[in-house]
Amino acid sequence: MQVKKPGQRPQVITLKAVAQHLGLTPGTVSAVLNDSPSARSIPQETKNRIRAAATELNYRPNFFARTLRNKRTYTIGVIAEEIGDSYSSPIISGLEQYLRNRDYFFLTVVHRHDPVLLSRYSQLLSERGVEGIITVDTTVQEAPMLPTVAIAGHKKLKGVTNIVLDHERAAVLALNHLKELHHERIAFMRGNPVSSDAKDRWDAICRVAGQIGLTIDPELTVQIDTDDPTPMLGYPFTKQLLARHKPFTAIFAYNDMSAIGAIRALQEQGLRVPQDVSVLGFDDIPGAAFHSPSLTTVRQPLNRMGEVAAQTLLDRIEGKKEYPSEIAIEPELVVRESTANARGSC
Amino acid sequence: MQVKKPGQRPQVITLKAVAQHLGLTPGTVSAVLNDSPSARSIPQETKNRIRAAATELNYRPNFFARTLRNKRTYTIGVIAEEIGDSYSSPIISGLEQYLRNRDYFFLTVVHRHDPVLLSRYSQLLSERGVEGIITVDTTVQEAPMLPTVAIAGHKKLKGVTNIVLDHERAAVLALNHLKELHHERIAFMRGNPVSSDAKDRWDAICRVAGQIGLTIDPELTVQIDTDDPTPMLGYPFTKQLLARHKPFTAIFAYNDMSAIGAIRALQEQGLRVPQDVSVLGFDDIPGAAFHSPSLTTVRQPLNRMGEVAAQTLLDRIEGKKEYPSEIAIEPELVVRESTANARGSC
DNA sequence: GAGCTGAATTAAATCGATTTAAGAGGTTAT
DNA sequence: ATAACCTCTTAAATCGATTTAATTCAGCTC
Repeated sequence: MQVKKPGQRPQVITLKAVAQHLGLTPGTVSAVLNDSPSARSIPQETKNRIRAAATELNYRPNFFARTLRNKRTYTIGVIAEEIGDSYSSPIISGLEQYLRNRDYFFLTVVHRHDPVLLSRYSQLLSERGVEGIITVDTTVQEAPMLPTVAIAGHKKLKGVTNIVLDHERAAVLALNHLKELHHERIAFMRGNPVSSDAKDRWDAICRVAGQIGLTIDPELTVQIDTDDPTPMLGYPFTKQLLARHKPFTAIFAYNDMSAIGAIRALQEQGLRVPQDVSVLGFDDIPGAAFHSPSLTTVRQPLNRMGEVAAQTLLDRIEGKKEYPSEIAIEPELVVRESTANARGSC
Repeated sequence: MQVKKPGQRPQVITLKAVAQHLGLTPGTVSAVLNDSPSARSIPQETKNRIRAAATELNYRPNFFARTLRNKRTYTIGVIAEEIGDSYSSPIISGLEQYLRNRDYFFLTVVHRHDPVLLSRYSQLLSERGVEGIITVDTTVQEAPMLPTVAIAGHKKLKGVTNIVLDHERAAVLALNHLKELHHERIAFMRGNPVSSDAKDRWDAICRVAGQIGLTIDPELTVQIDTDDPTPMLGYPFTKQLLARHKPFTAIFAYNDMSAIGAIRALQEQGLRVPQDVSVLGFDDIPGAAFHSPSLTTVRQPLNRMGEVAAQTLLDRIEGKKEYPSEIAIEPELVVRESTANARGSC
């Protein structure tokens, strides 16, 4: 039901109106305002008149009419797992920043791990004319029709550029740090498989552990299988771990949220962090530096990952033929208070 | 520059194509598919044929052609101060949830307190055909052309519905809690004026303090004048406060982020929270429960505020004539570990 | 002065869907 | 038998901009 408040959008100035005002044709005005090749032979004098009139009347071309002809929408679609958590939101903020600078808009949809929504959404977005898609922490299953950039995407697909953290490097940074602190019995938290980084991060950890001579004890490994944006992500699994009564001196959590949950679980058990157990996080979320103890963590430059994704996608949309199937982003180890020298067992 | 990858969007099926396939006219097919009144006299048999063909050919009406006629975009604009922080992102998540259920999309722009962008953005969004606008933590200055809902908006304007927390109630909850714990020398952090809640929250605190017999000491009041999404929002101002050497037993921070920063500053000074100083936050961000000490805070149901905003706006867009100029949301006091009985001075 | 060239502009087709006025063909009432 | 009325369908206008083909009018040449 069309609701038209009277006087809401005052008389809209169309191209025709501008042309009439000038005693010219819409075609002429259009040509001039778009600097199209057919405006070649129009004298400067007329061009000036047209431009002046457009400004004076505050002419704004109708976006939909224009799109109908041109097939350009300057809009991209963002498909995220969630938008309100500390992982996705800085990424989206980064995206936004870059897109707006290049005068693109974006439509956001959130699937919250519902596989049905996921496929329907890319359909819907494409009906809305998005020229490309950026996914965030979302597993793309089949080669998409539109140019796509997948943040934390790990499946190699035609037409998709994956923006991934260099997990190998992250593992090296993290494990070497723990090794230098003489930790040998290290507990690990594996991410929920719905988190698209979970597998790669774990594989990298296993590989690097082997290389630097650390053994991973399955009994000191817990698998996260909930999907919570709060530290509850780590709390119960650390309890689980403690219940096994297998001593360890450090935990490498799946991310900062789960690290914070882990610390709480440890403290409730009377264990001090880092004196008794060191805790290592991942991500470096805004709160990490101010938690007490502040978190030692592997920083993912989330904001920047968003920017890089946006840039890669726009370059492709605007004509770049060749595109990388993967762009690796360098992590960084941020040493704070939650890790310390291994003291003894616990 | 239009880039058309061959075979990217395969042959698009237009209304004309469907009509041709059936040996009918676009007009007929359109009427049937839209159940328009002019399809009254079309026999059921034909209607079935048309619907079947549309499904079979997977016909998808062109959104832009349709919008050009109908003037409906089923899109709204979201103007936020930021999108990556713990205040805005749950709100936007709530918005998204509601909008998607009613089949609306949204375009997001972030102004990061740049007043020039702010006015340009509402212009741009309206050119993109948004049917209404939701602002988040953004001060709207003049009555907008489009139906608008302002989350944490405080200026009464024609055409705008403000979604506000009941700050009076929040102040009652918070101050009574502190009073019951026998706190008398309470320090306060005033929010940065760019935060649209800052003034109202402060005014409510002053009013309520008077009512329940608490005095607010200007020397125990600090004004936040930075705009940081991290706990750095509170840290330096607490240092400032401590430098005044004026004793106090509790701090009511501007929000959880600043509360966390405050705790850190206190701890560095050798003060224990809550034994020496109680700290009261605001918002109840995801990390609040897991900070150590966990934060006592006034919860704002951010997610829900997003939902309410979306609902209010869509109802208006879809024809509701009368709309409230303000909707108050009830806060809730969440008591955790960061507040305790007042011990003595510090 | 017929023909040509080029500058300046216009008319008309197009994008894809919606909507209104207008037929065509058949049946019923007067 | 002619108007009056249905029923079913179509043609054409419209939304607002872009683009291609066509047109007008100078000025110039031979």
